[in-house]
Amino acid sequence: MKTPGDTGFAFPDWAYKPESSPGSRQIQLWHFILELLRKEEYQEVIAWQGDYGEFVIKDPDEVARLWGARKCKPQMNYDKLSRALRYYYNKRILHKTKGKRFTYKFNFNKLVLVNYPFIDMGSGRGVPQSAPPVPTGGSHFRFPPSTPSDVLSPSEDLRSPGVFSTVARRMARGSVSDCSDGTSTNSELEEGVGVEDRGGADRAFRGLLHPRLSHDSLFRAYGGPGGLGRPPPAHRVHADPLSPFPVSPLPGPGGLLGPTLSPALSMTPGSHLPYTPSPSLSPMLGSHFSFNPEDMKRYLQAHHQSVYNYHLSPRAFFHYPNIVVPQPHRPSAAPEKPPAALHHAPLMPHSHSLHHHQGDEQQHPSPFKFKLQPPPLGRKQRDGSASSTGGSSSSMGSSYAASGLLSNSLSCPPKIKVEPISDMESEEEVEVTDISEEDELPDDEGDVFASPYPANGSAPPTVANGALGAIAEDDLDEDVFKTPAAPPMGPLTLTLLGLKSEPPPPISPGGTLCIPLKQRFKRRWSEDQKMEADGEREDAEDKKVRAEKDEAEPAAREPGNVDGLRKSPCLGQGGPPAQRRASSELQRATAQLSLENHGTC
DNA sequence: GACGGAAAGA
DNA sequence: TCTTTCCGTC
Repeated sequence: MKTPGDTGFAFPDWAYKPESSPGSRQIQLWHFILELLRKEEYQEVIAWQGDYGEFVIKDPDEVARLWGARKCKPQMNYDKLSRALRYYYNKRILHKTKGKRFTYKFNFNKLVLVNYPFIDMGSGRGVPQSAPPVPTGGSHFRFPPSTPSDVLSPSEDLRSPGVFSTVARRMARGSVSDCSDGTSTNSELEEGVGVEDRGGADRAFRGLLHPRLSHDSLFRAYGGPGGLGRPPPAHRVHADPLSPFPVSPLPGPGGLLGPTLSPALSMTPGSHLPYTPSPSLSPMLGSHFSFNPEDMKRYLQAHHQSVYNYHLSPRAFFHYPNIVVPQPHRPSAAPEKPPAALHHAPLMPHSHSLHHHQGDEQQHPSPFKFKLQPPPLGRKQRDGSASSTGGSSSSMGSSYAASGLLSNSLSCPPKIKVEPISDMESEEEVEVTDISEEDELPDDEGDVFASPYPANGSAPPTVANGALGAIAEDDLDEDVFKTPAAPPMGPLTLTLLGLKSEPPPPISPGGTLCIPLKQRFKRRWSEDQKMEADGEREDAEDKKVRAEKDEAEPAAREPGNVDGLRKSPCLGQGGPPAQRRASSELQRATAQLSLENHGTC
């Protein structure tokens, strides 16, 4: 795989800036968490786990200690730290992964989209080098050249996360203790950086690229919740358990986006599969908000895809209607993608995790198996609280300064008002149900693995309602999205957001237009199954007959005769199995398209 | 362990 | 505004 420096970026600068959180002048806990997460040396303390921003605090005491050191709060402990983390629940920055101790999950959609809403992803030219000014007057927002070779001024280079070689080392630094003396100290983090420096870029980019990416681990297709449920770690051959992004928006099997997706995500499509680096801290030492526009664009595009699969805030897109979801890359557009990969290429970002226990599902072009993981229900919404046992809590040990990437930034990141989320509109209330095969999707933690057509409590599971339900989670403005939507497949996903109009939904095969989605899917599935079964059976029979025939008339078999005809591309359905199969495939594809274009009843 | 209210500090 | 601290509850 490529080295971190080849592509990708750290988590957006703003993620590390105190300014990113109005009112805060100090590093915020989630910043700190991200900071630790990107440090390889803290793998044993805290690490990405599961998918899409999920991380586990392996050593609560230590994390608390580090946090306490960072904040000069010697009395800090996990109990207090966790309280702080819990405050993020309402802010949707974080949510708890139920059933897993010390496991939380970042809602990067909230963190990213809300901060990059102004990007015109529809622009073929990418993000303008000079980004629109952000609401916050004093912020210095700009898009640096796409590549290091584009030359950044020395000062810029120091600030730009887009320059990897520099960033790799730099990002690991920037630890300024918030302690009263205001001095920068060599914290453990700082020390860790040194190690990273010595260890090379790969290590230094632990945060940029998932640490485990260094050993061929892969992220599940970012936008591909593509049904990428959460594979057990043991199956995560390619899915980086550390990655907050379950699936990669990268090209590759089913890949939809370009190689480098994001400044926030280091995308390093490997020779084998696409990678989705974990979002991590960018070497934000200054106040500049810089990143590669192309990367950002791709990232957001990918993120857009995730709307269907995760708690994204579609509202953000409505604020910026120009956002356009890219068409799946063609071979020519994605040279890095092995032609073979296209074969499976679903329109949605696809999982690379071929060994995933849900591999079959992932390979299936069907977009119906997405995992939607609504944040944990608030206490009020919860029927009951799940209690767990064990765990630890402790008081701080010795205090020492921990490093921090965030320091004195002057700029403010673009901000979009995050409207209060009522109990009812909350993504938490969106119970997403996998209408396809729930039983196939283990839910080891209460997360919901679902298709993009959740059984919205307030609406029947029609394509529109279902899809909307899926994206209605989070702080979505429901009204805006109450438009007919097509299944989240590639370009059609835009429909869900109402960003792109689609022609009237064609009548699906079998006239199932107004049949509940679930039913239609089942019907289609049955048809497909039947079709395949018939095809195989006929094929087998055909072979058998042929064999018998060959035995009986060995001399009659002349080149160009039977086989010649068999290979004829002009044969219709009545042709040989190969043709029938092709026809079947064609029909299936047609059905697929039909479904895709289905808005609603 | 996890949650969240409350009060207080920065 | 964001914790920090404390605490009762599940």
